[in-house]
Amino acid sequence: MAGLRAKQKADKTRRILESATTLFREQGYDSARIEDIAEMAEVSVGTLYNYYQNKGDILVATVAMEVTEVLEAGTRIVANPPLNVAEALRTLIEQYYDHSLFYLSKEMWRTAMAISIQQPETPLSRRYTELDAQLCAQVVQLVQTLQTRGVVHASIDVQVMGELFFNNLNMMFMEFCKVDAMPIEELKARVNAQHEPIAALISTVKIV
Amino acid sequence: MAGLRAKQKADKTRRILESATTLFREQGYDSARIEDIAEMAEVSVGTLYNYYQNKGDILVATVAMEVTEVLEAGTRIVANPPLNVAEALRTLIEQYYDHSLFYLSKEMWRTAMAISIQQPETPLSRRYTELDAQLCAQVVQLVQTLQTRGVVHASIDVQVMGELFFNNLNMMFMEFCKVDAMPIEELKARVNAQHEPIAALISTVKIV
DNA sequence: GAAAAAGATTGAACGAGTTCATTTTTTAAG
DNA sequence: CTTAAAAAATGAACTCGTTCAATCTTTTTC
Repeated sequence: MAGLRAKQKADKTRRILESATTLFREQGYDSARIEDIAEMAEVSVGTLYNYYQNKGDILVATVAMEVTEVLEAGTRIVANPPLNVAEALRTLIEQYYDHSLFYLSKEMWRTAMAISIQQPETPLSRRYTELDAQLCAQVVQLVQTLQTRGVVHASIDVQVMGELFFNNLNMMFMEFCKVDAMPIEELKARVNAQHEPIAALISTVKIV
Repeated sequence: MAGLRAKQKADKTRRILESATTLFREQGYDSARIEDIAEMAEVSVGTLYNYYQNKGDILVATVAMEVTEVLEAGTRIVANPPLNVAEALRTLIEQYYDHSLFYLSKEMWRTAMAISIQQPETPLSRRYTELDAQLCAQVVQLVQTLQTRGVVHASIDVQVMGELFFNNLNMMFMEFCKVDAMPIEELKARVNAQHEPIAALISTVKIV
């Protein structure tokens, strides 16, 4: 039976990820010890290290799941956005933000972002960066769609504009994660306040 | 002599910072061991920990120096900027970028940014965040000055616009630090390519 | 100037992530 | 079914950041 090993491997990969995510959420990333994660996943410490390069990689794997789901949901919004620049942006971005705390706590996000910055050459950090690029591409795509449908002025460089929006929403998300007390509604309000005037600038439909 | 202790303390603080910076640059942040830093600074490990809370704090102290100098140089530019939006932005931002690798390597920046994200409640991380806010305020101030001098359209919200530029230049700097191979000229070119069209949008002087 | 109090220094011990030589389990070959 | 080879699992040992009780130095008090 060639499938036995493969099945066991997949099972262990999943068990480790689930145990880690549970403990990260329960006690925080730093307090969750590798030994405990291994025990909960019913493997030895050494085995855990056969499946993930290091502690951070386990976390980044969870982030990758999160972002993948967000990207998928975003595709639907981009395919058929509200035909109003500010509203379209708001819809997509609020979807990102609302999903962001589904699997991950703010502390987990902070750690994941920190890892992806500090060790950008790790395979899973590369993956994080790549997912980030996909999110950015999605925002660009939204602006592109809005331009094609005639609600964004034709002279606008959609690539530049999309990157600007994305860098801004990403940076604001970082600030959000840094302040435990900030509610997600405040993040949304702040980002919206920044994007609305820009949206007005590039919109063909001028509000009187 | 009441000054003996104070003098010795100042001297040790400096020696530790210098030793650490040297070793961080030479061998990278992770490879530079606290024991080696202490030995180079001619203090014991325990003493080092009386002067800095942890390894990261030593690094953030260097960053604070760097940013303080950059802010000061920026003040002069903001006081008397080129009367052209794109050029003014370019001048200020290139000054930031050119100074950025004076004391710190890319790897040191990455670590510092990672720390300030991951442990935002540390005193020195707060300091980092505060310096960031000052940089942002400086960019806002530049846009404000340009508006006062009539080169930025009066309808523009300078706060929003400045934050947008800052978040963008900051994010782009992060990306720059993540890619060891990227030269600073490429960073400048990319950021300029993003800011130029926006500058044109908000400028009173339209280019034909 | 001696004794007491306050401040500073020290390095051995501790904890947690990571490694790797050894052992166990699974697969493939005859 | 037996045996050899490959793959996976194991946990004790190692590393390095960090702590803290004991010691030493400086300052203050009388």
